Amino acid sequence: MSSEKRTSIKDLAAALGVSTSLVSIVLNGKAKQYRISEEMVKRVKAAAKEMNYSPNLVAQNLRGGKSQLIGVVVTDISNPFYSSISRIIEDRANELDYNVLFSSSDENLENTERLIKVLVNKGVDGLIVVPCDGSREAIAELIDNDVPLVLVDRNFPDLKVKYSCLDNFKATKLATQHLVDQGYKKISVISYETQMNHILERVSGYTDTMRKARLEQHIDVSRINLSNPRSEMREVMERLSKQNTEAVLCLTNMLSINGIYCLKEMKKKIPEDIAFLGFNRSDVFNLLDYPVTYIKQPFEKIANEAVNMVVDMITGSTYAADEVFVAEPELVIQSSTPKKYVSAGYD
Amino acid sequence: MSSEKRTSIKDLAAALGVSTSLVSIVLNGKAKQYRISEEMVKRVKAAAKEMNYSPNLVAQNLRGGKSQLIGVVVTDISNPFYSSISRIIEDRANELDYNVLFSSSDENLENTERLIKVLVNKGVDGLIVVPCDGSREAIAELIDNDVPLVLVDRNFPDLKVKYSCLDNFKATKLATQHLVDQGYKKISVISYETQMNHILERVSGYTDTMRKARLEQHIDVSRINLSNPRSEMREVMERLSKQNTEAVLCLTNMLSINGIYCLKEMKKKIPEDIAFLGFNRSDVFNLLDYPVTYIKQPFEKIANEAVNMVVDMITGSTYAADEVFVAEPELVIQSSTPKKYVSAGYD
DNA sequence: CTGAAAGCGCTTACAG
DNA sequence: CTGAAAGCGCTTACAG
Repeated sequence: MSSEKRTSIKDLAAALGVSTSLVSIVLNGKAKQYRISEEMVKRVKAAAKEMNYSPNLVAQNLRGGKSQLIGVVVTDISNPFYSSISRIIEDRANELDYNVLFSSSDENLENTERLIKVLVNKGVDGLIVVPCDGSREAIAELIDNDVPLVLVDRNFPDLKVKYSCLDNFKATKLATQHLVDQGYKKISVISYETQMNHILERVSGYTDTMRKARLEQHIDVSRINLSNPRSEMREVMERLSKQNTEAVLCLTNMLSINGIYCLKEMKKKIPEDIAFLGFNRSDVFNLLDYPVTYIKQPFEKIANEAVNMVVDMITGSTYAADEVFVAEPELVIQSSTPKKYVSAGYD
Repeated sequence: MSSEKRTSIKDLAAALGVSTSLVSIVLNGKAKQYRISEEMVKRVKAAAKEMNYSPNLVAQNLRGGKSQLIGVVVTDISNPFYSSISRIIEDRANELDYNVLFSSSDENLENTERLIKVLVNKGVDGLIVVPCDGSREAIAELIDNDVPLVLVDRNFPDLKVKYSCLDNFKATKLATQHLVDQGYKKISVISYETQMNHILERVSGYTDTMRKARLEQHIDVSRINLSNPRSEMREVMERLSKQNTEAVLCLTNMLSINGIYCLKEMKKKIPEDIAFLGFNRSDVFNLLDYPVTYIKQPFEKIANEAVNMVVDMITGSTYAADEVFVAEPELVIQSSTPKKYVSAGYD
């Protein structure tokens, strides 16, 4: 780290003319337990301060088998939703005396597997993972190996694993019901290609609500391939426009932003031409001429609980309220989903 | 990490009936150098694969004195600019076989000092830091201790330290000149309270250009306190409005977004009521009715070079092109800064 | 009250 | 070609 090497416990012991054990014991606050004299404690601490000693965590880790490191795999740290989550994870982990190793999988299986492997080899004490499509086996293996693990944002319902997620079904149920209540019938959803449960549940929340509203004939879900979101989004929006969709619900923040981009390109006005409902807060939603109605998830709570859970698994503490955390969605109603004027007698 | 402990090099050696040294040598690809038999190499590798061996990096680190970890201190990982930077740092570090420990200082000195200390104790091989106001001493100490260090986004010109930053003077010079060329005279700047060089240089780029354009009488710099940006921004905007400012230049992305929020609240139209020039790309800029002209910084290059530099310092490699990197700004001209109509004969 | 010794998992001179 | 030994910095039984 520096040219003159850091002072070690050995250096302190030598300087004081005592054994390294003594120094270690004192510095770990176990002086009383070992009945070390007050004076000795003072001398050791003074020397430590004077020689600017700080413990080598790598050695402590090797010895203790703990690294005080939590590995985090999100899909993309530069995605606002995940960077917000990451910030909360960082803060909560710091509070509990952990540091965080972040990495981005780009929603890709191989990356996810590689990153998990690296993090485990790095000696992280536990893992917080946003699992991607196809990562079920990788996650199952971690569980088999008893690696402390918490899934965030998504989970595998058939795996016995801790997770901290939104109530996704309820989220889109709220959103769809709001659109129905506002008088919209032709309500379409824009999703992306994935088998992950969070999206499947969001889709269910929509279809279920549509059926209950006797609007099953208008159920319409488009699935975008993430490799080329903008152009696929454009195609979808063109189609929705042709079929006179009245309201569109986007299932992620990224899809929402892309959707707004395309509508702007197409010179379609929100909400005159089409009502719009987005996912997760964004400055964009609030700064448009028609502030966008969106589903808000309490990501602070989700992230906090994820850290609590993983630390509980590592240390046996009980910071988390429960084995799993399912957060309540909230609908922030703004101007992009106004009451629809329905002319009497016509559809 | 797991209930049945991980297989170590010792387990492999025992299973194969050879020494641990042999196993270590083979696994590190030094078989040729030590002239180990082909067959032995195969046996060792097969066993390693079969027993699912992966090296304990903590032990390797202790032994080698390297952690393959780079510590990063940004002001806030959830700020889009820094999360973008962080993502590039992550990717480049991974390419060079490093992992990254991110942390957020919130522009606060004590946090910065604490985080740096923790990261150094964690045994990071090097540091990439966005320094905050007042952190000069902390940075100087790192340099004194020969900690491999690169500053990003800002630097201390009087310190002999590597850095990777934007050409801030040029950035605001470009921006101000553009506004002048478009016919604006009453051009105000919104900055925030700091002594950091990047902001001072941005201010200089503005004042310098104003002077050269003989507009010194219109030089006007407002400095917002970050503890309460929204309400202070509102006050500033009210004042600019009263004094009939024609164009406003915001010196960071956060200030730009806040500025747009306030103008919207005040029902002031861009660019009819006031022309607007922002800093760093944002979806918000592109999705407004009048897409916003902004200063674009090549953050990919800045982040890449920062990693190259710090790895060079750690390993003596030569990935970086130079000792310091000063990136070229680019002005993305959109609709928020149109040519101003100047009636002949009048000011 | 305090020290000598072992050991965490690894790598690297040093022998043979 | 291969093994025994030392040591990275630390902590913790074990002696005394």
